[in-house]
Amino acid sequence: MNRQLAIAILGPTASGKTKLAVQLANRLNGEIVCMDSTTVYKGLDIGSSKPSAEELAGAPHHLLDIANPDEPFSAFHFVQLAEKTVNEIASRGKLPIIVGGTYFYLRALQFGMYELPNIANEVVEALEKEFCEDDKVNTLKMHAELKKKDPKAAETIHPNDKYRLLRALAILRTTKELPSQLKPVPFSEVQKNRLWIKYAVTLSRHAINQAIVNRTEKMLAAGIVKETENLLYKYPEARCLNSIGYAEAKAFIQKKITEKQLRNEIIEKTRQLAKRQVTWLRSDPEVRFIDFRDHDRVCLEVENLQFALNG
RNA sequence: GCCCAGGUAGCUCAGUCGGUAGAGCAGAGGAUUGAAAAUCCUCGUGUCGGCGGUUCGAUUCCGUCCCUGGGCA
Repeated sequence: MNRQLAIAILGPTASGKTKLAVQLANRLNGEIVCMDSTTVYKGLDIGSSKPSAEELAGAPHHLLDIANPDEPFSAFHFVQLAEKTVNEIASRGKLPIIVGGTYFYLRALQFGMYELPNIANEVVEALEKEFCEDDKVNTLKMHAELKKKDPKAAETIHPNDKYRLLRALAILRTTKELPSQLKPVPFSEVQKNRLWIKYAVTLSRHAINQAIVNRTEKMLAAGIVKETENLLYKYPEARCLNSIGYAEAKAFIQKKITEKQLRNEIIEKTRQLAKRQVTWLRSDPEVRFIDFRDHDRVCLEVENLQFALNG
């Protein structure tokens, strides 16, 4: 059996993943697939820390700038596009290198997703309205309703977790399936059998924090406020503008926070993001942690594996 | 110099009618299957500004000193 090989370069934000991935792509005849929930959007350049022009020139990159800021985009969209892209790269005899910090997307890409019809946004909005009390969503009532219809699902979702309660109830209302019975389903045999090697770039917490400060300052100097202003003008309702950097720039534009707060809050939110990203990585026993200077070792490992796979 | 108001967790503050104290934020750990840079869970010992006094016992009452903010000179 000829299994397809893919490698993933993971790691928290600002850890130097992209730089490493470009080196690997050159050494291993690979192409890069970006796996990031914000760099998919056109126009979100400075705040999403897209790869630099130099990095883009260093190796082929895929799945950047593939959605408009006001278009809905999700793990599902990502997996469909990434699956196609990975197969194309492999069919050209090249190595797919998936690079990014959105681990949630990687899991969907590796194991597939629940088989569900598209759930209209209107259903979720109707639920929000239905359970609205005093300007807030009453999550306890949502949880009680879920408990009646799918007690097992209610056990796994915390009564305060508005987001997951909405999703579970929306599934119940549109499909009559029990959320607790859903299982991830691979899209294809190729996907199911693909061999993944997952690396995560690690840095000490101190080094990450330092990198985050540096990057935030670069973002501000590069004009994230101006970029946000332009995006808000064109897409005032775009949900992606609530992501880190843009949400704070928006608050600054609306004079809700000062310039100093803008800087500090971006740094703080990014630090918290990096922490959550590391939690994902630690929870996956298949992830191998590497130093950002380890590209020689990684190349050797992958080359050996390619040799073994191809006989 | 005088008069007020304060000095309690890394920060902002609550509180103890005298029995050594607790929220939010920060921070740490964790969850996570179609918005995920989202959403959520768990974790709180700190000379209660210093020194004295009263008291069985003071962070709490009294005195004094120091510091910060505001007002008057």
